[in-house]
Amino acid sequence: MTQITKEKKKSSVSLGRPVGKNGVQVRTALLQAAREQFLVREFHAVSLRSIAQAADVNSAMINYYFGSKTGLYLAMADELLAEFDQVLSRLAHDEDSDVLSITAITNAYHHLIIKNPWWPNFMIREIMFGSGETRDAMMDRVASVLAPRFMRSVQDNIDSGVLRDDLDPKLALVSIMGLTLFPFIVQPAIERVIDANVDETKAEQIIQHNLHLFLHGALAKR
Amino acid sequence: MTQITKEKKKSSVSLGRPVGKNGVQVRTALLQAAREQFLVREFHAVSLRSIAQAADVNSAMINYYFGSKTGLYLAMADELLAEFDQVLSRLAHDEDSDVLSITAITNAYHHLIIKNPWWPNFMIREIMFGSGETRDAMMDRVASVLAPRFMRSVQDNIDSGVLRDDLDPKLALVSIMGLTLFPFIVQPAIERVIDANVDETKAEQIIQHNLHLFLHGALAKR
DNA sequence: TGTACATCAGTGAACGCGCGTTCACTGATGTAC
DNA sequence: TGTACATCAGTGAACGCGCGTTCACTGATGTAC
Repeated sequence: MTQITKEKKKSSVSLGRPVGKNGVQVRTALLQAAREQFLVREFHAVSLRSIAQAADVNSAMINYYFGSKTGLYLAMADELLAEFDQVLSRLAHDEDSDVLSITAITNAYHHLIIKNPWWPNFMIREIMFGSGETRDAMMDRVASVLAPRFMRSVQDNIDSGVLRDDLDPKLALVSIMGLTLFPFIVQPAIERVIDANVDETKAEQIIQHNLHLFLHGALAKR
Repeated sequence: MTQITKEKKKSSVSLGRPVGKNGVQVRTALLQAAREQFLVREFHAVSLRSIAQAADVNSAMINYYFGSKTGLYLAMADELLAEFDQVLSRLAHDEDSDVLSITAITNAYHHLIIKNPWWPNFMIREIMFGSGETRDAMMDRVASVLAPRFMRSVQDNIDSGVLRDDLDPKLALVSIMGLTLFPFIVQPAIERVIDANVDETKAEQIIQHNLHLFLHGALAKR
């Protein structure tokens, strides 16, 4: 009996409650690895084994901490949404008034995306292929936080005579989102077409172009 | 011996070379089913069995006719690209000159998308998550056909003084693509935010809004 | 302080399912005489 | 025209792999005395 136990001890060195490992660290490592892989590849193309390997963690830990693959994905999505929400509300508080200039809000939104390039990808993917919880969560945040704030600004600017009074705030929202998000969504394609890297300088250039285009249009002055 | 053969005949009624089935029909049905499923769900989320079932065809037929799942996907992609190419070149021939008005080309491009709503979805998905062949094929078509044609038009319109001379044709391309494609990419989200269906009337409205915004901007006239 | 023991965080191997793919086989069709 | 046979389009069942998930088990840690 004693001998058998000893034998087992010898043959499996790392069994049992491990030393030094910390549950919080493991969770964090898994979320980080999940983010890196889920943002680049589609849900089904990412395997738990590859996430666990990247996080240097036993793959059973994913179900242990998050219940399931979906659980891990949702946890990662929640974290992303919370981060973005925080940055957004900080953005709102930075301005002193409820009525933001359309330039300020667009500029700020642009820079927000440059600093969080995962956001457009994640949003688009969720809307296009997502199902259930996260998809609804994404659309809710956009519909309840981002969209109203922007549309209110457009309306205010129309009321004060800065913007055309025939401008539809809803359509303007769609336009500004398209102008803003699209370049980041199709970045690889853009780099191919314009034959240049989209670095921060280029991104800044795109911002200024978009803003100017949105305000003044493309026609020559007469 | 004879009896065994007879028994086999009885037990498996539909074995052997089937009557009436036509290879071309089977190929077509599979491509159609593949298109319906691949355009809505991600590659790994679509199973050959479900495609075969939708096409009412033996699932072994996919490997028989297309070699592999990837083969079917590529065949479907080729078909889509060919269709789009054809419509594009017809579009070009409809205009009498090489120099198109920016309004005409944008309008035409918009309507092209309304009639082929799969195009933005497919393109975005390929660029974001595609790998290898189709991704390159997509970007090639855009980079070699669509992009130069549009940029030439912008340049011509700048040269003739219609558009601002500080307009960068490359950035203008990115803008018009963003304005044009984005609403169709995020259609479900838009319907949620603006609280309305995006039917043909609404799409037409978006077109006119985009075109006007692109040309004149959002600022009020002074 | 030292000892005995219950707890439970974490492990590693295995399970079963669904997937893409393969293949031995069937028999209607086309061909030769 | 009728018969014998080779061809090959198409079948259905099975294969093996990788996936998400489960679970019996381990032993470091915390607790009680």
